[in-house]
Amino acid sequence: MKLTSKGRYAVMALVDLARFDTINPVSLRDISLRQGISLDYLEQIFSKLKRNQIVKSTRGNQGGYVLSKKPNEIKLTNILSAVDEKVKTVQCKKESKKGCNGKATKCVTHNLWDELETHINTFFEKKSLQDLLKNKSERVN
Amino acid sequence: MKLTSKGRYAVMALVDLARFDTINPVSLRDISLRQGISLDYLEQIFSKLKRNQIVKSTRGNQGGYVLSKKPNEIKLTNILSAVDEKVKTVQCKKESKKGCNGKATKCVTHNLWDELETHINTFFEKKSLQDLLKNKSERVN
DNA sequence: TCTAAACTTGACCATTTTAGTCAGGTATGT
DNA sequence: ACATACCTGACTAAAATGGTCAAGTTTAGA
Ligand code: FES
Ligand code: FES
Repeated sequence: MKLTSKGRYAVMALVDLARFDTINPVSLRDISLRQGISLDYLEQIFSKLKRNQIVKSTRGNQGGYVLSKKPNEIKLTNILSAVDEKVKTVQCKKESKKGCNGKATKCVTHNLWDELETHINTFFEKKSLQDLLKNKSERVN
Repeated sequence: MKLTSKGRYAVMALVDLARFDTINPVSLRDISLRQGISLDYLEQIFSKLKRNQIVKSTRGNQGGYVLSKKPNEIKLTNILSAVDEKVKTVQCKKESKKGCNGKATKCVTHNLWDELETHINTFFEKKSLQDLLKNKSERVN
């Protein structure tokens, strides 16, 4: 089980954005440089964030992105689901009448994974961008 | 973020094992049939479980596997880490002096992922095989 | 003793996912 | 007009996943 870079980058970029968008829109180029993320990749990610109304864009010279809500209104759930980083723990489709083994009964671990899914989602629903703004970049060690 | 089949299968197989190993060792063939998991793949998985002292094997005719501890002593953490299903949320190596961005400071999301890691591990440490034995296979719907 | 059941090991592989790159746009402030 | 920055889609190398296959070794029981 792991978290992919796409979700990680999305959160990093948004934290960066939240810190710098107070006056002007922030260009992806700046975020790319500050956070060390490929510009082209960032564009893909922001295209999704925009489709999900997490950011707004201004085109042209001096353009860039701005958060479309306040940091405390943007939950991690929103960010991660926007970039298709879904927490998928059960294997079966929940609506389906079949378990992940193709049989009519749920597999022996179904309930376990379902519980875990809830556990993780709860975490992501509680955390907002605001919470991440507090801890400024700390030294390693 | 997702959980891979290897970890899922490992848990399924061990639950099956725990239910049937009361008298004789259980053969992988039986588990394979009951749980619908490829026999060859199960062998790979059990080889790891054995290396990590979660199961013991008996060779030869009528041989098979047995749990090496009681179900309540086997935590999910043990199972998952045995099959290399690690919960890895931070990108950087924790011991390293560098953050995941190659700089000397931790990235802005480091603390977040670290918290999440703890959150998930806590879940896996609380759950034991014993807990899974309770819920017998339930009907879907 | 012979044999079949069962574990053991390691190599191999097809498919999918990931983490991007690249090449072309389009919009707009100055 | 032109530089800056967003926008879109196609493409791809590399890694991970989810296995299969082949060739054993070990041991119970007939
Ligand atoms: S995870 Fe739902 S039936 Fe196996
Ligand atoms: S996750 Fe540790 S520095 Fe980014």
